Formats: sequence, C-alpha cells, structure tokens
Amino acid sequence: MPVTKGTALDPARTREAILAAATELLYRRGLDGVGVAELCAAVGASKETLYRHFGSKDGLIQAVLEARSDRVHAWISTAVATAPDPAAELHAVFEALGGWFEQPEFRGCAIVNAATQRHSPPARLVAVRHLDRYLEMFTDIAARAGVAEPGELGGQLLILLEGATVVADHHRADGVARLAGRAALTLLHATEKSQP
Amino acid sequence: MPVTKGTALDPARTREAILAAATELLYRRGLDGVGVAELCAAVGASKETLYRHFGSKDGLIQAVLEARSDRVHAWISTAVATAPDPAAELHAVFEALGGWFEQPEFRGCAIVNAATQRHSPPARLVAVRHLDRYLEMFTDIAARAGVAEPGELGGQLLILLEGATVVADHHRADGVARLAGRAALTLLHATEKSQP
DNA sequence: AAGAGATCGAACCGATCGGTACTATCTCAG
DNA sequence: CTGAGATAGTACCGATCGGTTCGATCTCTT
Repeated sequence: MPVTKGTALDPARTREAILAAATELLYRRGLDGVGVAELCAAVGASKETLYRHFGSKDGLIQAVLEARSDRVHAWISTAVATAPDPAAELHAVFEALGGWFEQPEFRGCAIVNAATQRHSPPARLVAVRHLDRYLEMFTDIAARAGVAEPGELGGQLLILLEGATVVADHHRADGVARLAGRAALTLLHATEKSQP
Repeated sequence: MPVTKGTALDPARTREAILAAATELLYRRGLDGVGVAELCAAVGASKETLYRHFGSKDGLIQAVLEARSDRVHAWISTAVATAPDPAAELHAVFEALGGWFEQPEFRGCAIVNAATQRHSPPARLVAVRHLDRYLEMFTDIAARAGVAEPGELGGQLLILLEGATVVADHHRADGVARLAGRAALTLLHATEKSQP
C-alpha cells in the first residue's frame, strides 16, 4: 500500500525516522551486519524512500554518524556546564560516561566503531572531528584550571576517555569510568601542583 | 595445477602461510572487507585447503586473533623485561607502542578492532583475554612499584594504553604514545607519593 | 480540480558472499 | 610400489548484498 491513507506527508519527519532506526540498528549490529532491506523493514519505509533521502547506504551512515556526534557532544557539554570548577567538570564528564557504560545497549563509541569498520575518508573524517571536539573541550577545561600546558593535559584526558570507552566495551564496564575519572583528577592535580 | 610439482608437502607450513596472509589482509581491510576467495588468492591456496585447515572463515579469524594476541604480548613483555625498574618498564611499554603507531600499516589493535566488528562470543572472548593479560602485566608493574592498590593503577594504565591506541588510529598518531607514557608516569609517581 | 511530489511494495539487477563438491595431480610414509 | 593424504583449480550452490525501476496510491500545493 503506497502512502498509508490518512498519514500526514512529512519528508523531514520520514528522514528523522529513518535516521533514528538506522542509528540504533547500525550501532547494535555493526555497519556490515545490517542490510539495506532489513534496515527498511525496521523503519517501515521502502528502499526508494531511503535512497531518495540519503542516496546510498554510505550516505545514510554518514548522516547517522554526524547526527550522533552532535548529540554526544551536546550531552557531554551539558554535563560540563553544570559543574562549578574544572575539577568538578572532569568529574561530571566521567560520571556521565559511567552512566552510559552501564546501559545494556552500550557498544562503545559509535563514531570510533564506524571508523574502525570503514577505514575510509567519510567515516574517518567524522571520527577526526569527533575527537577534535573532545580534545577542544578537555583543553578548555585544562586551560580554565590554569595548567601550564593545557594541550598536553587535554590530550591525556582524551586518551583516558577513549580508553575507558574501549575497556568498558571489551573488558569490564563496571567501575571503569570512575577509574578513569580518578586518573583524570590525579593528572589535573599533579599538573597544577608542578606549576604554582 | 594441483600440488605444484617439486613443492614440499608440509601442512603445518601451509597453515602458517594462510595465517600470515590472512592476518595482514584482515587487519588492513577489516573482517568483512575481504572475502574468502580473495583471501585464498592472496595466500596462493585453494578454498578447500583453507577450509580443511580452519573449518570456516570465523575459524580462520579466531586462529588469526589468538596468534596475534600471543605475539603482541610476547613483544610487549620483551620490552618490559629490558627495563631495570617499574618506571622504566612503563616508559619502555609506551615507547614500544609509539614505534608501532608510527608504522604506516598501523590500524589500531587488531583484537579490539575484531571485537568491534564481530560483537559475538568468539571475538569477544579473545579480546577479554587480551585485555586481561595487559591488565595483569600493568598490575604486576604497579605491585613491583609498591603502590597501595596495584589493581587500581593497573586498570588506569590499561585505559591509557587502549586510549592511546584508539587516538593514534583515529585522531593523530604522532606523540600520542609519549603523551600517554607521561600520563602513566605521572599516575605512578602520584600514587607512590600518596602512599609512603 | 489538477499537477507535483512522496511513499509503498514488489520485482528485478548483477555482483558477491561463505561454503561444498569434484577431478586431476602431486608428495610422502609404509 | 602402493595407498593415503594434501593441494590447485574450477565449477557450482543458495543466499544475500547494494541499488534501480515501476506502477499504484496517497497528500499537498496551487
């Protein structure tokens, strides 16, 4: 049945619905673990609709990744914004991360996972920008804390965040975020102390 | 031509040859990026030979991952063994890591990548044991350094190692290992100082 | 009222997937 | 010398892949 009778025709909403369903499925089963046909079935859309909105499976994947990157950074930024000082900001970031790791559907960072599966420009570019934003955020926190080399500490905090995500995904999830959070604060304090 | 004339018949060597070629190709292009036919062509072996030795593509993948995990840990252990004290051991680990990151064929940790692509028991188990061995190594180093809670520091060092690997793969490779290495030493010294 | 655009559902495309079967031919152990 | 096992090469299997096309049918804009 074409265009279910009584349904409002809203391309933008259709696009979002496809995006949402694809985000979940591709994250859970991997980029190569879900075919376009199954994707369409899960959305309740036809192939033609999907291809009109995204052009190709890779186009859909890219749209999914960019939207996800934006959402993740908005979420982390919110956590940071509620904290009163740099140390509390770091604590907030890793506490938020811990809440994510505990969710049963947690499967690592979708953007990094995608770049691992498709080691090609589109996915890699999204990943680079994703990590760039993390690095900028951490460097800002380090700068606000008044450390001598914010870039150095920022990079180390990025390593802690990504490392915690990988370990939570592939080793043990419980306590990893707090472990990384304590390491982050230790690094912050050590760097502060050494530069009075 | 079956069994090229003059070639010694050595199943064990054949197996190793398949393993070696598959290790390189699957690492470079991803588990789903290479078909069995291409794999056979790269090895110079027939499908029947591959399937007789490994049973299935997944069997081959598992053999590849386990061999790789063994090799990586032997390599890291060698780096550790040459250092005179815990701090030097950590330095050696991250220096070795840096050398790996700089290689043009570096594509992240093959075992973690595989577990990301196949989020199913076989690959996941190899990954868990792989990280277990890292954790044990780092915990031992922490214990030798005499810190109060070697497990805590060991876990943090594991996070640094995996984080550095991810960042080197997906963000920037140069200097990441040394950045993580300095963080590792900072954590070690901070933990030592707080527990006289 | 009419045309434009959106959507579904299905058929269809060539290519490729992992895996099997078979033959011819070689090596190697007895 | 003989039989068992290893191998290359090829053809083949059904399934699935990403992607295209088409007609029917709906909504929306004018």
